[in-house]
Amino acid sequence: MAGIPEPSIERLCRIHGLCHEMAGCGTEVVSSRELSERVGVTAEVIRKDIGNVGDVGRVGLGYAVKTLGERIEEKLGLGTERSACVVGLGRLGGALLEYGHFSLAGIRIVAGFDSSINRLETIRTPVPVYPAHELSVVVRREAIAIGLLAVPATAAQSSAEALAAGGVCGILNFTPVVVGVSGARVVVRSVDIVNELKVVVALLEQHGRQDLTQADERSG
Amino acid sequence: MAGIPEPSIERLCRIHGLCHEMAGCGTEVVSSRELSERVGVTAEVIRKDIGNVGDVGRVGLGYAVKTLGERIEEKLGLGTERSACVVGLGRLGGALLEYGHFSLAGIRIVAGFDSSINRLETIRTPVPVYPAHELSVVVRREAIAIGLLAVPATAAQSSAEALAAGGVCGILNFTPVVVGVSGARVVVRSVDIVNELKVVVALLEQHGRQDLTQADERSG
DNA sequence: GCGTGTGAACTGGTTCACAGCG
DNA sequence: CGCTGTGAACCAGTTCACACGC
Repeated sequence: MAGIPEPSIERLCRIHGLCHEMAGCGTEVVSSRELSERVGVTAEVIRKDIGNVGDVGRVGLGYAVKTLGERIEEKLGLGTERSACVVGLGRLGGALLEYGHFSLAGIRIVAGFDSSINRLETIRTPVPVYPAHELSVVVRREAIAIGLLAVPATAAQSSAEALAAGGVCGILNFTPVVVGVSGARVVVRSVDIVNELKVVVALLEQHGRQDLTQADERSG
Repeated sequence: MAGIPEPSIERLCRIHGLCHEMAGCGTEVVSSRELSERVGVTAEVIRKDIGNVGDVGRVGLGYAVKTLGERIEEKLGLGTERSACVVGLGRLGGALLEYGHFSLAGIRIVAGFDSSINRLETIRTPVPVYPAHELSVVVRREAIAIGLLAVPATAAQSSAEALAAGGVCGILNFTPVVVGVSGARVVVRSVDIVNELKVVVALLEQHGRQDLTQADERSG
């Protein structure tokens, strides 16, 4: 009953964001068809997804945006505010540190870490930054729940372990390395930007080869 | 024969990266088992994936790292150098502009765009930057193949269309909006960082509920 | 015997078809 | 008659089991 499939969770998170946006625009009701267009899947999938978080829909009318958003928030735990930190303050890490949109996920960045003292001194940010060797201690002290890993590949595994040692329960891994935290129960999810770019190129090649004769027409 | 499933393409791109790294370390041969550990899937999947790009393996010995890398590169089109641009030079876009790792995907960032003249003047980067209204023109002139979309959500769709009008064949979309380029044959792939963070939180909640009694032990 | 290659069974997520309410 | 809810059919991708070559 509590086992929502992962693809469904991904879409529900998107729907959650759309609800937030729609509520801001004053929209009160939304249909599965409209959601389907904005998420990029079929309406049936949307209905199944929403079914996973409990009955919200009014048959014949659609979904109450506010209720739907709250229901997803509650079921997926997106309501409770959590603290997070950024490990590795290079180009990407620095950007993440002040990204500003994480509050939409209920996340507040409360600390940054880097192994270079030089970088810690030159960086200009309102977020407190610490040397890498204090990672575990600060994570535990500040009750940080989630770590954003943006270190070089060589430091990925050790940083992940330090995060786990500090007691984080989730890691969003921006390194190209598959990090494994043996023992501790930590959710790890990876975003490999370079790889995504490669995939775009590969799909290009792929589609270019077979779609030269036949385009996939999909009018919405 | 040319239709490699997308999950397989994603993994092949990762394997491609690993080959590059291993070659740098002097490793000449690798087994499907070792690759499986570093990609995070089973060995059978790895073998199927590699099978998709043609016969490379020496039975009983493993795969020649160099040959494997080249074969993937060739089949997936990762060898040919391509130009790309970054649209939107906020925190994230600015970081992408100088990320430095895109060469691993055969990509060179040759231009940046932003609608704010102020930002264009204050940004310090060796990459040439242009006002947003010149997007299509510059993209065509510089033969830019891929666009990295890092604009605010409100500008996502119009920017994507401008990219398509300029003739890009691929878009890596960092906005939370599903952008559709009707008509043109453009590959769009999305990386929604805020959503990924939400998913981590949701999986946390999910796992926390059901795994409190039973951990998933998976020793490697 | 270890490691690749591959056809057959399986799984779970999506698509289809339709029942039911406003 | 439009829209949600849902059980049945479908299908892609993974897992399993095993044949073959070093």
